[in-house]
Amino acid sequence: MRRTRFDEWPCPIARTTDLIGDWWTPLVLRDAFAGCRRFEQFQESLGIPRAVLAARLDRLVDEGLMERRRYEEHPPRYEYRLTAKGRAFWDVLAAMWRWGEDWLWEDGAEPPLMLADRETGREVRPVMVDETTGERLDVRTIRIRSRRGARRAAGA
Amino acid sequence: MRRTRFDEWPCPIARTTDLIGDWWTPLVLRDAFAGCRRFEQFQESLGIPRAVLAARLDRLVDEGLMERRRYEEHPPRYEYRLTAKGRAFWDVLAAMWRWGEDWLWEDGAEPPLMLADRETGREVRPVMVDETTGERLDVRTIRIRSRRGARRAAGA
DNA sequence: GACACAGGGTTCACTACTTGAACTGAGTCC
DNA sequence: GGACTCAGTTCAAGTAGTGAACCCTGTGTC
Repeated sequence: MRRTRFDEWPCPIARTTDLIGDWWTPLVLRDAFAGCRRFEQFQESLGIPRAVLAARLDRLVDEGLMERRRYEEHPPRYEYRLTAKGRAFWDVLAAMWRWGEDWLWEDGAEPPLMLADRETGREVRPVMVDETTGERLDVRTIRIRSRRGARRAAGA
Repeated sequence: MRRTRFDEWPCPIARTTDLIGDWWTPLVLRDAFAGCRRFEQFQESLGIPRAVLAARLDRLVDEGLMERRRYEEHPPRYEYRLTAKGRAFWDVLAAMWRWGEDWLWEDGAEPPLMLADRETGREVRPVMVDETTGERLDVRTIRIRSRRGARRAAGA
């Protein structure tokens, strides 16, 4: 009776959910973006149980979002760094950031943290657009459909 | 020894994680976007245990992402619909979709599903940009910082 | 009125996952 | 030799997820 797995489902959202549905995982990734690399750094920053942190890092390495490398020979010390796949995940965290910021401080308060440009210091506010048109996504105009249907519709 | 809660943490990612870190929740929302409204529809579409579905819908209603309304008096029947807060969550799912599509079918295969414009049928490919500049987000140029620090830096 | 059926759940026994604290082990510093 | 650091592992207790069965209200049908 294992927890239902989504990682073989045909839907990209399902597969992604399988990964970040593990409790703590998005926060481990957030800390990695913020510069954490060593086991102890993640552990102290988050207050996460050590066994859970070890399991999460292992999975992120297995899935190819992070890599574990030795950065010191004597004594042997390891660090965890984001790979290209892991860095690409930033868009998901940015979307979570923006939605949380907009909707989870409802009594007129503002979150104490913000995203800012590293150089100019100006606030960054992420939004989702369509890559080809550059226009903001509008749920009402989008639907999920099968690619085969799409090919058929295009006459292929 | 309850699961650690993130819903009061100062970081928007942490608060959002608290919500979608519940197993199944992003898939319930996906189905809601795809048009599901009734308990039975969600249950059949996902194959989710009924008790878990009831708990997830309750929470989504509590948090204000969905509302439960009676759509028929005799017999009494209820449906769950997305609120504005819930619809705004689409950007997070779109980010998950895009990342999953790009990185979770690694052996050259394509996911069998796609996002498409409801009318033209053209594929939609979501990307994150900065609202003011319109440029794609680049992790390396962004950092997380405190708003108070920002005010101080701006001389306010 | 008796029976079957549908929607929308609840209850229950069984596991898998989280938690917090303690422990391990390699290697350095003094 | 003793204290200390990093990077984990082990373990008991408790919480959450799973699958199946059950419940209740109300319809429709004989």
